Order: sequence, then structure tokens, then C-alpha cells
Amino acid sequence: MSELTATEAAVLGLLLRGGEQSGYDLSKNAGHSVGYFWSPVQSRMYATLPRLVERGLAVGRELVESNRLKQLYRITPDGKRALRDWLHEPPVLEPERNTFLLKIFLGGEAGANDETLAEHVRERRLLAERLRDELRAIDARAREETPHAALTRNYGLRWAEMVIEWADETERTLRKTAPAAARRTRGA
Amino acid sequence: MSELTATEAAVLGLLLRGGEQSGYDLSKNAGHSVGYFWSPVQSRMYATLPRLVERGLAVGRELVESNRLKQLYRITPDGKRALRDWLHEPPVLEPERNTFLLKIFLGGEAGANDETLAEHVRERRLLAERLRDELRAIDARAREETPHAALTRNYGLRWAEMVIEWADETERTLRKTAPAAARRTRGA
DNA sequence: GCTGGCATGTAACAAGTTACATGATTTT
DNA sequence: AAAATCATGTAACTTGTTACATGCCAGC
Repeated sequence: MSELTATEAAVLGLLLRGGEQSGYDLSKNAGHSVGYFWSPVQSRMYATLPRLVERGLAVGRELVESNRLKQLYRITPDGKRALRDWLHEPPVLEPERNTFLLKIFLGGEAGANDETLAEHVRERRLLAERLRDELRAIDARAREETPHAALTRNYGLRWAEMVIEWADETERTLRKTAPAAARRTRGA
Repeated sequence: MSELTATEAAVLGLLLRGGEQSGYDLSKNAGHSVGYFWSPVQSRMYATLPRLVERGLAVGRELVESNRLKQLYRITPDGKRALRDWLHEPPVLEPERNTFLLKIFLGGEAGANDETLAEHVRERRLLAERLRDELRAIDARAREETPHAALTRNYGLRWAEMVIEWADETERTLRKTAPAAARRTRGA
């Protein structure tokens, strides 16, 4: 009956993990868990929570904390059921959407500067490295909740490693064709 | 001045490659090139093309072909310039968005059936295999336009391979914890 | 006294999705 | 004769993004 959108599922998932939380908390903490796969922006969060309450998937309660009004939300049994049902439905295939690769792909025919594209690749490599290190650090702490978090973390690690390798190869290829002068930008 | 959205860039990229084309053609052919990274749905295509014309990035012309009115579009020098400029800007980091991984991640705490999750993983493995084979086939034909297409294809290949490996490991882990009975569903 | 963080939202807009409307032509 | 494909769009709706408005409190 009550089909969830991915955003709603992500919010329910956050509620499931953290217990009673405010929209502000949820937005702030999303990054460390569900946020690796789906993080609604703050305004969407505030729009989603009351709708979950309307449908009985969450309950809210007001709290006055140091003279500030706070709305705290908690998932209901119905919410848990709806989330579980959603998990069991086969995931819909999202259309590919990757502006970064689009830029590389079109670079040749559009006559882009390969040196600039190589810089883009380098930037992405950096991001992948950062993610890899972050995930490794979490792995090291390793107080495991459920095996599932480790499974997706493993996905992230493999992804990061593959991006790094690809980036190295790609950067080399792009710089080979680009004029040598620009190489100095990279500086030692 | 005329900043492009990723959708506009994708459409311009398609025009760049195929020469003069109709909205219908563009939608249909997107899959084989730019579509790996960005494919606007048909309705968006029809909305985007006139706007590109308004801004002088493309020109349209009417053609009557077998009693049917057809709008043909072509990229202009301004369009090429705008696209090239867009390629040179550092790509914006898209927020992660992966419902599939979200489902696996939440599976543990939401009390999902691991056997069902394993099926999801299996499905994704299949998709990755299909992509891998498709890209390998293109590689084999290998009448290379620019090196750039090969670079992004290489990304796709590495990605597919990593997903396959991850899926194998993940499926095994999930089935290990799941009750043996369900294994029969996979049936030989 | 000012900055930054806490806290909740609204408004305006851009982008994407799905379904529908329309009608011709080509293929089976 | 029916089904598929060509061809162009509109309408309604959902998401997501960015910017803004408001005001309190804690620490420097």
C-alpha cells in the first residue's frame, strides 16, 4: 500500500539507526551512514518528516530544550514494516548520470584541452583516495553492527581502488597526448 | 555567460557526434554514446532543443519527409564553444544516489530477508555482466574515433568487473547467514 | 558584541518522470 | 487489418536545489 520513495526510505533508515532525532540531527548525521548512498538536503528532510508522520510511519513529539522548540521523530512499527517491504522489492535501475565521465567522453570531439581533462581526473582520484582512507579507518575501528554495513563498505573500497587505478592510467594517457609544457603545472 | 546544465551538454554532445538530427533520433541514439553517462528522457529532449536554439547554441530547420513534418537540429559554433567551455569547468560532485546499496546497507537493522537481498545482488551482477560484454564487444570492433571514448569505456569495464567480483563475494556472505532452505529457489 | 552552531522552515525554481494526445507511415 | 515505429509534443506531478527568513544560544 504505502510505497516508499528512496528519500523516505533513507529517512526511515536514519530514524531506525539513531533512535529519536530532530530534522536537524538527521541532516547532520546522514553523512556517516545512509548518506553514502542517499542524503536528502535539509529542506527535503523537513518536507519528508511530517509526511511520514501523516502516514503513520513515524511519530513526532515536541520538546523544549534550553528554550528552543525541537521536533523529535521516531520510527513506528508500521514504518519499520514499510521499510522492510521496500528493501524486499527489487531495486529500480537508476539511469546513469555522471557528468565527470561525460566530460571526458566528449573531450575528444569537442576539442577540449587534454591537460585540463587530466586535471579533472586527478581531482577525482583525490576524492577516491579520501573515500578509501575514510572507509579503511572505519574498517579498522570495526565494531560491527550488522554484516551489511561491511558489505557496502567493501563495495565502496573496491570502487575507490578501481577509480584510483583507472585515474592513474587515464591521466597518463591524457598527458601523453597533451603538450609537455603544461606538465609543469603539476609542479614538484 | 551561457552556462550549460548537464542535460544541455549531453544534448549538444549528441548533436556534435551525429550531425543533423531530430529530437526523436537523438532520444533513440543516445543510448550508444552519451547515454552511458547521461540520457535525457524524450520529453526533456523536446524541451531542451528549442531552448538551445533560442540561445544560439543550435539551429533548427523543418523538413517534410514522407508527408511528416520533422525538426532537424544542428550545433552552431557558439554551441561548440559553450560545450568546450563546459568541459573545461571542473565537474560538480554529484551527491551519491544508489538505492541498491541503500537496500543492502539497511538490510541488517531493518531485519530484511538476506535471501531476498542476495537475489538483488545477483540481479545486479547480471546487469554488470551484460555491460561488460557489451563494452568488450565495442572494444573488439574498435574503430576508434578519439582516445577519449576508449578511456571512459575502460572505466565502464573496470567498474563492471569490480561489481561482478563484489557481487560474488557478497552473495556468498548473504547466503551463508540465510537459512539453507531458500537456496533451493536458485534451483539447478 | 560577534561569530558560529542550533533549529525550523518557506519560496522559487529547475530537472526529471510518467502518462497522455495525436496522427502518419511502415511492416507483418 | 493490426501492430510497430516514426514524430512531436503537452500536462501533471515529484524531486531536488538554492536562497532566504527567523531567532536563540554558547563560546571567544
